[in-house]
Parts: sequence; structure tokens; C-alpha cells
Amino acid sequence: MSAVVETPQDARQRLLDAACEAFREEGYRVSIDRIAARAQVARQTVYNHFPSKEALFAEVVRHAIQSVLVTLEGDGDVRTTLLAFSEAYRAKVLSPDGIAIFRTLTAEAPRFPALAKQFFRQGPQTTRKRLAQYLARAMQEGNLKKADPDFAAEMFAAMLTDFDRLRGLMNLQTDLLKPAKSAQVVDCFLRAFAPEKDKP
Amino acid sequence: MSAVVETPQDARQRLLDAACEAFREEGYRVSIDRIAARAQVARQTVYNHFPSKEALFAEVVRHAIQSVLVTLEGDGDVRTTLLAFSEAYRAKVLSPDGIAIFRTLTAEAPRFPALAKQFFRQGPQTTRKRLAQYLARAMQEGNLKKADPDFAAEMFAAMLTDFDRLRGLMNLQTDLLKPAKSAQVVDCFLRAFAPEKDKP
DNA sequence: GGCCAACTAGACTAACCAGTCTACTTTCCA
DNA sequence: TGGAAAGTAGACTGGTTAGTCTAGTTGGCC
Repeated sequence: MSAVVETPQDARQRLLDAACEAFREEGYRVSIDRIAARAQVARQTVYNHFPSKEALFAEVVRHAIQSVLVTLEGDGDVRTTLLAFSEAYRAKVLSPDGIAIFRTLTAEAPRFPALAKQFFRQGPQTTRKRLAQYLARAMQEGNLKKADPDFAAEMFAAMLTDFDRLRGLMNLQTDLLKPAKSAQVVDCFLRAFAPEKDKP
Repeated sequence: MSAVVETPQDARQRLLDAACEAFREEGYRVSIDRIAARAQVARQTVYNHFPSKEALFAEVVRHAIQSVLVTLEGDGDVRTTLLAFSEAYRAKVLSPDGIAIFRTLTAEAPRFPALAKQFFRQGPQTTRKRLAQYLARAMQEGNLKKADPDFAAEMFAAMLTDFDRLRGLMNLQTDLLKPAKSAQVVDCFLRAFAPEKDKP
């Protein structure tokens, strides 16, 4: 029939894309058949590229982790920098993809502890460390109160997404991405970590 | 054999307990057979009490939700009250049970949206509202800066558990419950919401 | 004693799933 | 032209699952 082998190599890519969507929408429980159908590929083709469902899942997760990382650009003043970071961070973490990755890994962490650990370290942990580095510099330059930068980063990241992520996870409309929230959080954080100004 | 009908009514209770443990440990995917075995009950008995696996799951979740609520006792000064709340809140949310409930509902929210909504409203939402009520009072009494108490409650709850809950969800050792963390967070929060003292 | 309500064991259906295997087709390249 | 590489369809194995059904057992109560 018209089942032409359209492109020799990128069946793999279609497969990864399809698996990504499928896992995102239905979790790990989605069947190989459904993934294959979504990629318009025979089941055997899946096993030509990946030795098992687990391996395919791991590959998808590895890709997904990369897509939720945010960098800090520290050229302006502290408030401006943190505000820009906040917007970007919230946009990624609270996006449908960000929520879905979080949900899937939360659900499967007991089954795939190594993958969960990798996600934790390459995702939230990495973001927190970058943030802490920036905050440490700001502290040394006197733009922030001297304190434990890791703790400060943890607080800041928590304030930015905790509750809204919960809303997203529980499938409630997220009222997302209204910039007011970022600004509110940044100002709250800056009040808690303002430099001690009482030098008489 | 020795299969005496030991107690006529509380087979149901044993069943609920077993289901609670089973769902907590293995998630919704655990089979009815395993739950029945754990309760030392025949499979048919499960269906005598609950029309379906879904119904049993819903019942277990409803019970579990209640067990993660924390109250505020507002007799001392603000810092003391918040500190006591923090300890209790962290102990519950970050306990194995708290993590397990969170994980299971996160995983199954797409499948059981009504249950997820109920969890959100009766769990985190309720806690946040109680907290906001207390904070609003403290603000009016001049013990805290005047601000949106809902926002303040959200920030406080986020700071208390966000990162540690993530660690728990990803199956990493939690370094849990060291009281230092609560104090650190409370002081951070109090810095951000200290009353304006510059009245010349 | 006799009945009822609840429990038990276990067979059974119908469906689903991961993974293997076979036989066939298509494309490309040498 | 001819063969290797990759894809396809579909049968098949062995396992699991939710839920139903049957037949038998037990205990309490009148």
C-alpha cells in the first residue's frame, strides 16, 4: 500500500516524539502499541530502536529533563535579574510539559529510583545551585543580606512555584503566568534578604 | 479449616486498612487480589463492600485526606505559634504517609479529577486558609506587616515543605524534621513580613 | 432446628500487555 | 542486479487484571 518507508533514520525521532507525548498524557502505563500507533510505526520498530519499554521511557525522560532548565542572566540589578529568572522559571515549571514531567516522575519514582535521582539532580538541584551561586555573589557585593545562599535559593524557588504547581498537578486551572505573581514573590524575597542597612 | 468468621462487621475496617497500606506502597496499580490477601479476606468480600476498585480507592483517599490536616494554636507570640505550626506541618506533610498520599494523588489526578480537587480543597487549601486567617489577625494586631494574608500563607507553606517534599517524592533521604529548618524558615518569613517599624 | 447474612475458595470471562517471532516489502547502495 | 538494512503486519506466548458467578461454609438469631 502507501506504507512507504518515508525516511530511513527519523522513524526514531517520530518515535521519541510520540512516546514523549504519550507518556506525558497517559503516564508510564500507556502501552507500547499506543505509542507505536501514535508514531505511525510498527510495534517491532519500537523494539528495533529500544530494547524495552523501560529504556524508551528513560530516553524520553532524559530528553525532557533538559527542557525544564532555566539560566540566570545577571547583568542588571538584583531585582531585575530575579524578576527575569522568575518569569522564565515559572513559565517552564508550570507549563503543561513541566507539570507532566513532574507528575510522571513522581508517580514512577519508586519503580525507577535511578531515573528519579537523575531528574532531581539535573533538574531542580541544578537550578537551585545556579540560583545559589548568583545569590552568593549578590550577598558578597552587599546587594543582599549575608546568609546561607543555598537556603535562600531554596526559599526563593519554593515561593515561586510550590502552590501553583500543586494546582497544576491536581488538574486545576492555574491562572498561570500573570506577571504580578513573580513580582510579588521577588519583592517578598527581597524583603526577607535585604542587606542590613542599619550601619550607624 | 480455621477460617473462622472472626468478626462480622470489621472485615470492612481490615479491608480499608489493608487498602490504605497497599495503595500507599504500590499506588493505584496494586491489584484487588493483593489488597484482599493483605486484609486476609476473599476477593468477593471486597466486592461485597465496595462496588469497584475505584470506589474503594476513593474511600481510602477520603480517609487519608483527613489525616494530613494541621491546626494552628494562636496563644503565644507570633514566632512561637508559627514555629509550633511549622513543626507539626512538616512532620505531617513530609511523613511517609504524607508523601505517599501526595504521590498517589498526583499520579492519578488525570484519572480521578474530582478526587484530586477534593484533596486539594480539603488538604492544602484548608491549611492555607487557616494559616491566612491567623496571619490576618496578626497583621491587624500590628505583629506583622499589613499585606495580603493569602499570599503570605502561600509563601510560608511553600517555604516549609516544597524542596523537602520533592526530595521525598524522588525517594531521596529527607534529612527530615531537624527543627533547625523550621526555625530558619520562620525567621526568614518574619523578616519578609516584619511590621514596618520606621514610624518617626 | 432452621433461616439469613456474610464469608470463602476458586473457576471463569474478557480484556490488556510486554516482548518474540515469522514472513513479507521497500529502499538504497554497491 | 542483487543484497543488506530497515520497516510492516500480524500471529503468538505467557502473564496479569477487574469483575462475575457458583457452590459451599460459618455464625448468629428466632
